Amino acid sequence: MNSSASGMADPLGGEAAPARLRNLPTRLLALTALHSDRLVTEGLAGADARQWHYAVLATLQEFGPASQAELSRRTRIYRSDLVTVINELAERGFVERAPDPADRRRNVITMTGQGRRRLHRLDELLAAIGDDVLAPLSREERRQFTDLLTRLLDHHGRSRHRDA
Amino acid sequence: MNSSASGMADPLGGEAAPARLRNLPTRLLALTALHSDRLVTEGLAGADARQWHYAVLATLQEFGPASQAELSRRTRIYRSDLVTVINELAERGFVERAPDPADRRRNVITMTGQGRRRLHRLDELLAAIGDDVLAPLSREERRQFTDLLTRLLDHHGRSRHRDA
DNA sequence: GACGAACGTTAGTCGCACTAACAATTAGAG
DNA sequence: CTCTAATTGTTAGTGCGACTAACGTTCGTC
Repeated sequence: MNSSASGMADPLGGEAAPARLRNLPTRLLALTALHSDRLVTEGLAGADARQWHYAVLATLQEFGPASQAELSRRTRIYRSDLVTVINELAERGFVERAPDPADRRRNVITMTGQGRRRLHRLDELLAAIGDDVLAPLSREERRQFTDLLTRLLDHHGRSRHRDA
Repeated sequence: MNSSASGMADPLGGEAAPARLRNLPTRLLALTALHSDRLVTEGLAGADARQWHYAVLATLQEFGPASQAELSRRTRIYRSDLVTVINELAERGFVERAPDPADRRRNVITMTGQGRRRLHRLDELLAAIGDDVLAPLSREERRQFTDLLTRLLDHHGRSRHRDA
């Protein structure tokens, strides 16, 4: 009864995939990211957190108080979604949302002391999860891996392809 | 009018992300995969196809006619979703779905000649897209990259963590 | 003082991974 | 040989993340 789930393909007892799929880099990338995301999401959920929380807290830590628009640009979280994230963080006392007196369109988001402690906690959690994800790789290979990813991201970050 | 979209963070003009995020491997992985997925999805959509179509056709090519359950195991597509995929492929004449006389619970899915031609076409398309995604990497680096991904996948594919 | 842009917000779309439940059929245990 | 458990295909539905549309408010500018 290990694989007793109903409508699904047992991810464990899966039969071999065809070579075309095993060698398709975009597929490898997607599957690996899916797995990694799952670990991260589960790990953070156990601490009542989400990736977005970490992204926002980390940004506040490094750049200081900021408007939601600026946070959106730095974290690449959509402004519409950011509203919810800030709500959640504010509910838990990790940030404060106040109107900006200098520009009354904006809110100033400020990290609290509790928020700073929270960030440290999430730092540790994410480091542990990252270790788990990259477990089979040596230190040098991990460096290679993140380096390759960074270069791919940098390249595609610059050149936008939507011309229509 | 580059950044004229309404509710969103302009992914182009984004300001610098904090170091914590830039160095977080799980985040790099997620963002890279997101970008790759987008390119793949758009590219295939232009040919009225989806990743799943390719996965199913490739599996049929390598292992011959199969039941939907077997296809599900090999492609890791959920059986429930596979129904739709087979519908789409059958509509377009790339596969045929027939009841299995030997086991009347099953359907036998068989690839047609059109399906084979389709597979070749998608092979080319995906190769081109993969080239695009991996553009900034040298041949040797691409090999490294897929090798690292494969090892990560293999590792996590074996040890399942859901015991409950 | 009018107009366009930026900001925060609400609501909603779309696709994907995944679950639940079910009828039909088959296999296995007693 | 029968009865139960498991497998197969299918429908429906959940949850979440990325993304769009639209709106009222405020700011800069001319």
